[in-house]
This record gives sequence, C-alpha cells and structure tokens, in this order.
Amino acid sequence: MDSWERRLADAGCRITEPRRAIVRVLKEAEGPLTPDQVLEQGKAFHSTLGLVTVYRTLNLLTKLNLARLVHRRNGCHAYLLASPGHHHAVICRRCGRAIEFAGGEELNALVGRIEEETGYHIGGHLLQLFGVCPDCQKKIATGKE
Amino acid sequence: MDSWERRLADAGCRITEPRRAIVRVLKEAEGPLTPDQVLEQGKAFHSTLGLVTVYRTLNLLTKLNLARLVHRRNGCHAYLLASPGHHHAVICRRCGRAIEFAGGEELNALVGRIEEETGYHIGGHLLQLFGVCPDCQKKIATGKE
DNA sequence: CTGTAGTTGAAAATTATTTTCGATAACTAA
DNA sequence: TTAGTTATCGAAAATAATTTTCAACTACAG
Repeated sequence: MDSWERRLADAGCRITEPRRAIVRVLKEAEGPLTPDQVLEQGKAFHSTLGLVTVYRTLNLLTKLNLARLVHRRNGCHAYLLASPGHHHAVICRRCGRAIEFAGGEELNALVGRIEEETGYHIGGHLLQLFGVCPDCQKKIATGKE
Repeated sequence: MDSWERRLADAGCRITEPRRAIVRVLKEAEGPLTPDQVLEQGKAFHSTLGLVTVYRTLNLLTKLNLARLVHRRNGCHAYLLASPGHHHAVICRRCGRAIEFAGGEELNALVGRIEEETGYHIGGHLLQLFGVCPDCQKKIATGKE
C-alpha cells in the first residue's frame, strides 16, 4: 500500500478510484496544478471524474499534509504533491516546474528576530520562492525555444 | 502633498476623491482589509464610493508599492498600506493587526542556500508570518475578552 | 476656462469555489 | 462472501470574488 493510502486510511478515509486518479496526476506532475488541470489530466485515469471531487480531494490531501497549496498571482490556487519534511516551494516562472525545500536554520533565525522586533508570538508562515529553473536558464542562455 | 499623492502624480495618475478616501481607510486601519471592508469604511469619506473603484485602486496602489497584498486562508485577498522598505507582514491570528518587516540577512541567506541546493535562480518571494500580537497575548494570559 | 484623457460606478459577465442531494461504492462485521 | 452502513461521488445550482463594459464625470494641462 502506498504511503498516501495508509495516511488516508489512518484518517478514516476511503481509498477510491477518483482519489487514486488525482494522486496519480499529482505524482506525474512536475509543477503545481490547478483544480482544472487536475480534472483534465485525471479523466485519463478515471473518466467520470468531476471537478467537485477534485476540489474536495485536494482539500483533503492538503489537510493531511500530503499536498501543498501554492498561491498564484491571478488568485487561483494550485496544488503540489508534498515532499515529506519539506514545506515550501520554489517555482519556475517560465515552465512552472517546482521543487520543495525546508525552511532550515535561516528561517528559524528570521522568525526569532521578528518575534523580538515585534513582540508577536509567531506560529506559522507562508513562504514561496519564484525564479528560473536550471533547464530554463540554459534555454534562455542559448536562445532556444 | 502627501507622499502617496506624489507617487500617484509621478506615475501620471490623478488624485481623486475616491482614491483619497481609500488611502485614508488604509491609513487608519491596523490590519489588512478586504476590498469589501475598504468599501464599507470608505463610504464614510466618499459616500458614492463603488466596489469596482476599490478593486482598481487597491491594484494600482499595490503596483506602485504603496500597498501590499496579503494572502488569506479562504482565498480572498486583503490589503495593507505599505511601510517603506518593509515588504513582508506578520499578522495576528486573533485580532488581525499587522506589522511589516524586512526580510534581512536571514532571508538572503535562505535564498542563497536554496539557489545552491536547487540550481534555481531566484528572483522573487512571497513571505507572510502568522502569530499572536502582544496585546492578544496579554488578553489570552489574563483570560480577558 | 475649456478640452481631453484618466477615472468613476452600476450592471453584467466571468471565474473560482462551495453546497445540495440523490445515487454509488468502499469498507466492516457477520 | 454478503449484506449494511456510511463515506464519497458527480451534476446542477448557489455563492463569492473579481473583471469587463460603457456612458457619465472630473482632474488637470494648456
């Protein structure tokens, strides 16, 4: 049994065809996908898949830390399969490819400083980085594509 | 002339009553406000204010770096008057009050490490902290409110 | 003053997301 | 296996957020 299936089962949720299809789409994706994109690609694995189920499943996966929500410029959200232990994403502005990373000591230090500076007690954060992935850097340098 | 008026004028934009009202609302606010909230409070200063103008103005201010967009759980956005030089916000989960801060060395270090780890060339980031402000900490400790 | 853009606000359109509800299917316990 | 319970599904409708359209208006340059 796949690890995500165990997590779902442990949470008292069922392993259904639609959910399998959605997780499979996320697994094969290289970058964050919007619910619409998940629906389109998911139909290949479960032809009757509906948008509502996509929304519900993405929400569920996010709540269980199996997927991560990514904020976009235009206001619509995208989702990424979570890499265990890594909680933030770098996203390529050109091709959309994403990698997750851990906040690490630097982030702890930043949070500590801000707690001192502001007196706030900090309990959570939202961090996303945007840039250009190695592949796209090459393509830009060689003028290709 | 107020600094934001100069910025608008320099950008070739006009200083209008609706805009004055919206900036005034943001100035008097302690935390990020949604377009709806800006509209309600703004009507006190310009009774015919419309929601569309609020959206347009908040967008404009954000583009000119006079306001900052804050992402929320529920998907709807809120806006904060920008403190010059500070680009990120800590937001109180209890009362909504917000303070801006600078990323500083820690954030630079983090970005540097991720560039090395991933090979991405990082050009931008989204960072927000969530926590409890000093006031609310007291209220929680004394069991008040 | 006066002309001309930039700006406004109402209504309508669009887009994102959630709710409702009868039908279906996954797991549980016999 | 075989029910039976109950989570889950998907379509349609509802809601919420945001943008577009367009005729009227007004800030500001000349």
